[in-house]
Amino acid sequence: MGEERHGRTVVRTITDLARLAGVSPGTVSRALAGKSLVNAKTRARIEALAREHGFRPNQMASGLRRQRTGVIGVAIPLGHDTRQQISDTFFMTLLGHLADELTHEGYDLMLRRVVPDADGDWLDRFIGSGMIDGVIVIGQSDQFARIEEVAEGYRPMVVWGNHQEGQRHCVVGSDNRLGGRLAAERLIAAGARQIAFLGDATAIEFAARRAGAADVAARFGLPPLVTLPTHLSPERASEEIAAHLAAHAGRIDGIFAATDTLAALCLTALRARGVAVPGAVRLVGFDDLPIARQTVPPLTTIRQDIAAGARGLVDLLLRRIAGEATESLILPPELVVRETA
Amino acid sequence: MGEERHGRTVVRTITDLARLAGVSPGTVSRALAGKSLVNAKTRARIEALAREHGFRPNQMASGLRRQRTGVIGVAIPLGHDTRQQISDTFFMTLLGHLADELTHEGYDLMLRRVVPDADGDWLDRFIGSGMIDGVIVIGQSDQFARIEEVAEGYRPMVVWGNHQEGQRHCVVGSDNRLGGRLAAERLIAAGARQIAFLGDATAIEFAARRAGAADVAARFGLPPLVTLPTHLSPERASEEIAAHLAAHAGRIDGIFAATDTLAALCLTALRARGVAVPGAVRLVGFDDLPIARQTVPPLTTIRQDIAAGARGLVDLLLRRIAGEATESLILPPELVVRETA
DNA sequence: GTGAAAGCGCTAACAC
DNA sequence: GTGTTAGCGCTTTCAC
Repeated sequence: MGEERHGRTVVRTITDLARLAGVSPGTVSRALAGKSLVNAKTRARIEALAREHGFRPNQMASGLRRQRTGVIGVAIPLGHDTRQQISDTFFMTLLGHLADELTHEGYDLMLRRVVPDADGDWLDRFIGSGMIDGVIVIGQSDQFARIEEVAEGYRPMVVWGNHQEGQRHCVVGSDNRLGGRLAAERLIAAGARQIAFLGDATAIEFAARRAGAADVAARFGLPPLVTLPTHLSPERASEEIAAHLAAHAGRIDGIFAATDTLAALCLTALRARGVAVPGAVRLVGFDDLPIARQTVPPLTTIRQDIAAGARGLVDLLLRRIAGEATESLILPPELVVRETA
Repeated sequence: MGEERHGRTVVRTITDLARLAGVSPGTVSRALAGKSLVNAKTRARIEALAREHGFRPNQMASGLRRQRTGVIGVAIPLGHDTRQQISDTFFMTLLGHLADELTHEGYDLMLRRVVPDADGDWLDRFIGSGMIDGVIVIGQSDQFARIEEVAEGYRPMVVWGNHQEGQRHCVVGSDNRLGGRLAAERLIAAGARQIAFLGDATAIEFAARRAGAADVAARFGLPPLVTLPTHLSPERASEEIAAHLAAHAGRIDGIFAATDTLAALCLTALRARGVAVPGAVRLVGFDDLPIARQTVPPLTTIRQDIAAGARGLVDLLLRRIAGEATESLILPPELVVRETA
C-alpha cells in the first residue's frame, strides 16, 4: 500500500483494506465472502470501505487458493469446416443461452474455438489449464473418439451433440434420428417420392438426421435417399447446391436439408431455377431458426428447443461438478409445418 | 505426489514433475516456458516427461505470479433490450471473429453478458476481477457515460461502437453517420421522397445512422424523417413494424432500417400488406448480413466489414496493453445495391 | 469474533 | 545451467 493517487490510498489487496479497517486480512476475507462468523459492525465497516475504494478481491488468487475458478469453459471444435462454423446461427444462439444460464448460476464463461486437426490435444489443454471448473463442448464434430477418451478420466464435462448407443460421455441434444423421421414423413405426406438429403452426412448429428429420413423412405418402399453434400459456409454451400440441383434436375421431388441455413440457401437456388416450392419440390429444414419464418415461402422445419438445450447442458454440468453421476438428455424435436412442405 | 493411479505417479504440479526429472521446480518452469537458459538435454527430458504424464502448468498460479492472465474479457452490455441482444447476428459474427483473432494472438476469451440496469458496477467488476488482461466492450448500448468514466483510469479497453467528437474511450466502429447518408442517398435516387427510419433511435449507433439520413433529406429539401421505433427482438419488432406500416400506409415511400434483421422483417411485413418493393416503397438495410442476400427481393444495404472490425479491436487492445496510446478506428461503410432500392 | 500462519502452484530474482 | 528462495493475493485451519 502506501501508494497514493488523487490524495487517496490505493487499495488493491485484501491486506490493504485490512490495514485501513484496522483488522486482519482474514477478517476482511471472511466479511467479503459473507461468512457468518464476523461481527455485524466489523462487516459493515469493511463493506463500506470496500465500496468506497471500489475494491474487489482478485479472482485468480482466490481461485488458486480455493481450487475452484468459477469459470466454465465452452469449447467449439471446428472439425470439418474450419472456418466460420462458429458463426453458424444455431451454435451462436446456443452460446447466447449458455451465457445466460451460466451467468445466472454465478459462473463466467471462457470461450475457445479449437481446430482439432491442428491440435490433437485441444480438450486436455483446455481442461488441464486450471482455469476452468468444467467444460461444455458444443458439437462433437469429428471428435467423438477424442471426447470419449477424455470422458473416462474427467467428470465435469457435458457435450452438445448426438447420442450413440452405449457412449460414455454425457451428452445433451435433440433426437436427430427422430427429427429425420419427422422430416421425411412430412415430405412424403406432401407428395415427395424421391427424397434427397442436403448436407454433410459425415458429421455425426447430420448422419443421424439422414438415417432417420432413410428409415422412413425404406418403410414407405421409396427409393433410397440421394445425398447432396455441402460445406457449412454460405458461400461454398450456395455453389454446391446450385451444382447439385443442376445435376439432379427433375429427379428429386423432396429435399431434407440438414439445417435451416442450408434450406434457405436451397430455396433461393430453387427459385433461381424456377422450380416451384412446394409444387414441384418439397423442402424441410432443421432447427427452426428465425430465418425459417422469413423465407418465401416460409420454411417447414424441425424445431430444436435451443433454450431447453442450454438449460440442460448447464444443469447437468453443475450436477457433475457437484459429483453426481448424470444421464444424457435427449430432447424431442418437433415438426413445424409452414409452407415449403 | 506419492499418490498413484493405474500404477503410475500422478503429476499435477511442476514440483511433481521436477521430482520425477531429478531437477528443481525452477528448472522445470524455465524448460516448459521455453526460456533459453536450460540445457538442451534437460529440457528434452522434462518435455518428454510432461508429455508422457499429460502435464500442463496451472494457469491460475502462473497468472497470479506473473500478474497477467492471458485472458481478454469481452463484455456485451444489454442496455435497451435486455433479452436476446446477444443473439443479434451482427454481434455474434463479431464475436466469432474476435474469438479467431484473440486465439491467434494467444489469448483466451472470457465472455460476459451484462445487464447494466441491474448492475451499475458491471464494467468495474469485470476489470477488477483480476481475471483479464484487458477488455473489449461490444456495443455502447446506453452505457456511454459509464464507459467514459472507466476509460479515465483503465487503459486496456477498446469498445465497439460509435465515435463521438472528443470522447475519451478508444472505439472501433463504422462511420454510422456516413452509412446513414449513403442509405438516404440511395433511397432518394431510387425515387423516395418521404423517408422513415426504422429502429430504436435512442441507441447511439442507430441515432448516428438516422442523423446521417436526416442530413441528406434536409439537403434535398425533403420532409424530415419519420421515426418508427422498434425493439430488437424479432417477435416484438414484427408486431411493431406491422403497426407502423398500418399507421403510415401510403405516406412513406422509403424506409431506412437500422439493421438488416429489421429490414428483413419489414420486407416480410410489406409483402403481407401487398406493398410493392421497390415499386411503392424503397428499403435499405444496414450491416450486410448473410440474410441480406436471401430475402426476396434481395436487400440493398450498407455493409460493415465485421472481420476488419474484429481485427481492429484486437490490434488496438494489444497495443494498449503494451502501453501504447491509440487513436480510435473508424471504418468506412459501403453501399451494396441489390434490389430493394 | 478475530489474528497468525501456512500454503494454493507457479515464476523470477539471486546465488552459485 | 541450475537450485534456492521469496512471494503473487487470497482462504482457511488453528489458536486464543
